[in-house]
Amino acid sequence: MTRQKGRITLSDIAAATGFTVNTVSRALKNKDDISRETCELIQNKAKEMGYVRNYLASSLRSGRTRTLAMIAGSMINPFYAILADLIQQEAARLGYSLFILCSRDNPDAELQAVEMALSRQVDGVLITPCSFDSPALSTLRNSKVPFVLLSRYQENTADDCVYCNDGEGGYLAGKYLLDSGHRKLAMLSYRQVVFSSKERFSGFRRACAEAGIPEQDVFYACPEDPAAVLPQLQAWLSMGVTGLFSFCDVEAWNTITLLDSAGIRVPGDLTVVGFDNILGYVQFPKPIPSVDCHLQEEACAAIDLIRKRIHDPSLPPQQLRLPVSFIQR
Amino acid sequence: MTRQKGRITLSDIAAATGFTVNTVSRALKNKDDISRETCELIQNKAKEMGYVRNYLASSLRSGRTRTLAMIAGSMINPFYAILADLIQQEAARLGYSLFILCSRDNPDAELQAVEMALSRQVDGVLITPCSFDSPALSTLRNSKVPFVLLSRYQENTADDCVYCNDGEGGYLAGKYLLDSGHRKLAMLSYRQVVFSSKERFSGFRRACAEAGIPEQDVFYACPEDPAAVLPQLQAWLSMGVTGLFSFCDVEAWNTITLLDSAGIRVPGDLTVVGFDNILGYVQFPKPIPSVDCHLQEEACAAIDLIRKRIHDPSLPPQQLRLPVSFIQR
DNA sequence: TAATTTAACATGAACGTTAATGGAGGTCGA
DNA sequence: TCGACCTCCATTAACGTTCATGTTAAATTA
Repeated sequence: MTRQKGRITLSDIAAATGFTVNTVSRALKNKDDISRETCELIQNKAKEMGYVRNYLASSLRSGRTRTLAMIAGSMINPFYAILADLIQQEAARLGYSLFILCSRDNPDAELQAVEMALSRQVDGVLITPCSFDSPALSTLRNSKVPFVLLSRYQENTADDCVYCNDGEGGYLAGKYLLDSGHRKLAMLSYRQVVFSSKERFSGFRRACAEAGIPEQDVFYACPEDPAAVLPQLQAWLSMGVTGLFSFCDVEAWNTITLLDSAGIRVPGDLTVVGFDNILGYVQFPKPIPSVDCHLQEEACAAIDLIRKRIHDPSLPPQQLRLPVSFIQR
Repeated sequence: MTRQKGRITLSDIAAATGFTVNTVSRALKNKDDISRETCELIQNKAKEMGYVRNYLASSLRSGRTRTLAMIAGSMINPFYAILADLIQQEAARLGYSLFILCSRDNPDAELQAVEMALSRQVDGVLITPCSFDSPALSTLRNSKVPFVLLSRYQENTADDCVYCNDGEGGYLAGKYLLDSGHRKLAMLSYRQVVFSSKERFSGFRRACAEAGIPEQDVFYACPEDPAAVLPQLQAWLSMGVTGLFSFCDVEAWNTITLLDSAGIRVPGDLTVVGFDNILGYVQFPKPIPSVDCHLQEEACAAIDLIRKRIHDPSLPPQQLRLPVSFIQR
């Protein structure tokens, strides 16, 4: 445990150039109040000596760490992985570092993640909470550290959030299936992501209603037990369902795997539409049409919002609903 | 930009309990030299007041940040996403925070990532370098900050690394195809990941040789141009190749997509074997056999190694080759 | 009983940076 | 010619911890 490894500090540069530590600091930050030539001299010397700023000291003094945390379910879910990647890129572009933490949908782990983020003095947190009454969220609220909900939305709260237009997405998915001639449709959602799921189905049903499909020909299921999925699908098929709207692409994959194993062909026997369009990022042997929720835009919007919130805590709560589009495949 | 948001500090607890800051610090760290009752009193008070340690100050003084950085290609590649997830979990379990940075296989971005990590005073870096002569690596070496190469291996260097037994993996893949009756085989690698690719093919060829397959019936290609892949596959097929070893699962997906679009069935017309076995983590509608490189073990080994290196810089270079196994599907 | 140890805490400084303020010298206008 | 102003840099203190070292009183030992 060699302390500090003899790293170059401001005072080393100060000694080498004859200026004070403060002047060196200001020169390296390109502040005014420093003459052009002094500034260049110091910057050159710093580069020559291989100086790298110690962010710990800098942040301790300035009170800003230029660090964010993203807390999501798991990177193993491609949706979060892609989002994390995009957020990390955008953060880095703006000079922010990012802690990526996974809760694995476990409230305890989520709370731990929040506490970790807080002890690291992050400037802000981007979180996809397990649930809206998770202890992590209340800890976050109490901490007064700015945070933004990612892809999650709850009515009647003062939390900032960035999410996509789920209703419109469901509508587009429904419209696509209807335009393709399907007349008995169903939506399947594995996990109960209450609001998103509801909204997507409500848009889906609206499309069906507009097309004159009777309500009893539009199905919805959200089975608790994964083992109940295949029987449900088979039941729908036997009732004449030909178009399926999957809550998200990842679940669509699972569903297609299931169907495949049961000898049901996609899209031959059943047309499957997804959501998120992560197929735009990850290759997939069986491309399916999907609602594109523009993750790149969501990432940028989230970073933009958290920065605004950091700079102005008095900003009124922002609930950013981003547009979606439909990708035919 | 409200400074410090009135967070509780050691001195607040000191004032509340009547002890000094130092005593509070020691009590919260469960050090000896503090009486049992004082320790409890202080810890209770701290919890009551909602104290969270300021890691910036702590690290600045102690010289250890308990922070690591992982620098990989991109989270969009499920292989890295899974590895990152596992590493993050293991790091968190041991009280370490993790910066996850993506180079997108761009040397400039990689260098930036390294510089970011260094300026954040990370205790160690886990990196999958773009190449072995990337500026990022030399910066890292000069910095004297411990680092471990992840899934990358180079002969004749003093760098620590953790990687899987590529040769054995290739051998197992070959053996599987041979045992399944295939007699003309090929290996396909999209990107030129020099060492791994070579090793895997060398093991692959060894299996073929042992089975008495003539050398001219074992093919290898690593096309620069993605557009050249399908023609290559078709050429092989026309030459009677029936078994394909893909450099990794992700590439196998791409390959299968290509084959599918060309009307070539897997495994009907061509049996495809992958590597990494990320299908153990991510669902996939068309399961393929794969070499399991035990990512969980690799993650733990990497964290273990970097910790050892941090605590003992004089440790001789460690090159950890982990065993692989084969998953039939 | 005096010397020595020990338990339990206090004191002061330091980590490397930045904010706030101060001050010397020069310029400029009236 | 005198103050006003500006340019450029220095001085001082602070961020919240932890390290190294003191200090005091009680306990132990010779």
